[in-house]
Amino acid sequence: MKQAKATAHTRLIKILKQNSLNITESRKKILQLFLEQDGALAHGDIEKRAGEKFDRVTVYRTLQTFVNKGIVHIIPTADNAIRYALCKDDCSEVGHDDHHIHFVCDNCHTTYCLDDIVTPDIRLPKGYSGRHVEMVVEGICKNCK
Amino acid sequence: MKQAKATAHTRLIKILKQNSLNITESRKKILQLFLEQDGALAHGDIEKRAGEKFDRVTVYRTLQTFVNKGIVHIIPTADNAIRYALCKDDCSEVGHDDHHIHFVCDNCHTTYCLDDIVTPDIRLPKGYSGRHVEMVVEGICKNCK
DNA sequence: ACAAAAAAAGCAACATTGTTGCAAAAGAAA
DNA sequence: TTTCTTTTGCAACAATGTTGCTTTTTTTGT
Ligand SMILES: [Mn+2]
Ligand SMILES: [Mn+2]
Ligand SMILES: [Zn+2]
Ligand SMILES: [Zn+2]
Repeated sequence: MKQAKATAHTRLIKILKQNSLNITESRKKILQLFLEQDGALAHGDIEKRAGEKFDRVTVYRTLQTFVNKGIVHIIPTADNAIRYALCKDDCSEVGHDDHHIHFVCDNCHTTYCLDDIVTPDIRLPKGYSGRHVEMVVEGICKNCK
Repeated sequence: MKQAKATAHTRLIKILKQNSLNITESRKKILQLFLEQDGALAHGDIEKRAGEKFDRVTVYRTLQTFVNKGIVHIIPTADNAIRYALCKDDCSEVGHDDHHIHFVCDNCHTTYCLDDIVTPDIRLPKGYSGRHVEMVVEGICKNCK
């Protein structure tokens, strides 16, 4: 128990250090939320679950920092409620390199990173050049079927 | 000149009638914005371009009505600025049926419906079932290359 | 372990965006 | 034109996001 906790804590520190981020309470807490979470988190979720302890502004700034560092990525949705999820690909300060697709459940609204499913290549019309592809599938998830 | 204007006006009326919507000034004006526009419109754009004449709330409600009727569809983006574009597929009150992909220019931020490019089929993990696929490509558009 | 320097957090004030209820106005129907 | 129905505008509010500045925390160097 104490060992597991120590290990989890070490992991947080390691990730923050790797990204040249100072170790602070809010960064540890918010990063922990992502690590212990299966799906993605909306800003509101994070604010509710970490925000009792931290200022709203701190949550905004921490998420922004994490996105800039390539620790989390943004999942665009049609409901004006951006979700964030841990990056599992080769993302860094230089740029994101997430190529997986996302799944949003119509029923429970859980948002999943389907890390094993790669965004397909698209042939664009003449004159357009693509840099990044975002793909979100809506439907019923494994827990709601 | 007068003829062209009359024709455009007729077209507006026709679309609204087809969707069993009453003909009102705000619906005509906002629908017109979409018809004379190449790319998609963010809510803010519409508010700026129609909002001097109409209340903000009316713009929200009109867009909501258009989405419900299948006249326009929502394009999800990562910047908390939902864009709307005319539906060109078989959308109706019953449901949307848009299968094309979207393109957002990194430079000019114009959002295009690439109506001819169909969203690819995706093989989902066991237990997941897809209903709809959203695909947005980011890059440089034909006007900015 | 301590002091100095740097970075982050908290706070307050503000801006933008989105929602709701209700009265007034506009549109459709007769 | 009159009546009925729908839509709009308005006001008030809620939620979300941003900025400047002060205080606190964290790091660094001794
Ligand atoms: Mn993801
Ligand atoms: Mn489209
Ligand atoms: Zn589900
Ligand atoms: Zn462009």
